[in-house]
Amino acid sequence: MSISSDEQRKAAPASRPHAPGDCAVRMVDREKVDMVAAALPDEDVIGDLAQMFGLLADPGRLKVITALLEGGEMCVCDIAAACGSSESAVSHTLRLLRAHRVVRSRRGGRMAYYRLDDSHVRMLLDLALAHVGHPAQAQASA
Amino acid sequence: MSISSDEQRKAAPASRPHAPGDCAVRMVDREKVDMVAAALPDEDVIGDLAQMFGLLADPGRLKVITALLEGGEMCVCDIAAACGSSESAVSHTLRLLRAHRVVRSRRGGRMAYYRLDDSHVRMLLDLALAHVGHPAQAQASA
DNA sequence: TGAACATATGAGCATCTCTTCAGACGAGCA
DNA sequence: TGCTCGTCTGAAGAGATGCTCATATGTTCA
Repeated sequence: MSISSDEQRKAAPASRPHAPGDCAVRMVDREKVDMVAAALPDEDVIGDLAQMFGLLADPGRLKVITALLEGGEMCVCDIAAACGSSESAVSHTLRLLRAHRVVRSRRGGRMAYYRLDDSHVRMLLDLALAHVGHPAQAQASA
Repeated sequence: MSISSDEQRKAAPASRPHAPGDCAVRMVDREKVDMVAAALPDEDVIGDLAQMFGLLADPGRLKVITALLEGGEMCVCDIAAACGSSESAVSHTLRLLRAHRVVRSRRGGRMAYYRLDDSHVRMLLDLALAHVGHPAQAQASA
C-alpha cells in the first residue's frame, strides 16, 4: 500500500534510526534509495573500513606509519626519535597497530624491530601522500 | 660531541616528547632517523591527512559518503533511508562533511540535495572498497 | 497567513581516545 | 647475580566525539 509522505513522516519521526527499505520511513526517490541501499557494503565491511581509516586518523599514528613506510624496519626509539614523540606514546601506538595487524615486529635481543605489514594501509597512504604532493619513497619490502 | 646511549637515555627520559634530531634523544641508527625525519611530511600536512582520514573513520559517515558515491546526488531523507540512520544524525554528518568541503549542496525549494565533492576522498574510498572486494559503481559527476 | 514540510543546529550525555606517568618484564652485561 | 637497557602495559586525567532530543529556520501549500 502506498503511504503518503505526510503519513510516512508521522509514522517515522526524523530522529528515529530506521532499517533501509522500512516503508514507514520517509523518502523521496524510493527506487534510488533501494538501489543505493543494495549497493552499500555490509555493516561489518563498513565497520572494518571505518576502523582501518581510524588507524590513520591520528597525527601521531600517521607519523609512525609514514616513518615505517619510509624507513622500512625500525626500532621503537628510532621511530620515536624520527617522529618527535615519546617512546611511551610510540609504544602504545605500535601496540594498537600490532593488534590490527598493520605492523609486525621481530625481536633482536633487547631490541624490537617494527615494519609495516599491511598492503591495504600502504596503498591508501601512498595514494593520500601522492595526492598532497608528497610521494612516498617506500622501500621494497624485504 | 658524541654522546653515549647511556648518557642519551639519562638526558632524555623515554616519556618526554622530543624534537626530531634532538641529540639528547636516544636512538640507535642516527643516519636512518635523520633520513626518515627529513622524509616525513610537514606537521600541517600530517594534520590535514589525519583529519581527512578521520572523516572516513566513523561508520555512519562512511555510509553517507558511500551512499553519495553510489547515488550521485541525494536529498537528506533519502540518504537517511538508504543508510538506515536518522535524518538528524545524517544532517549532523552532512554539516561536518560540508565544513570540510567533502560534499556540496544545492537547494531545490524545501529540499537540499547533496553530492560528493572531493576527488581525494572519492579515490581513497574507491581504493578501500575495491580492496575489500566491493568495487564502487561510482556515477560520473555531473 | 497559519500550518506543514524538509532541513539545520545546539545542548546534553555517554562513551571513547590519547598522552603521561609509573611500574613490569625480558634480555644483556659486568 | 644484581643492575642496566629497551620495551611494554595499565591507570588516570583531560579532551574529543556521536547520537538523540528539542527547537529553529526557510520554503511551500491550502
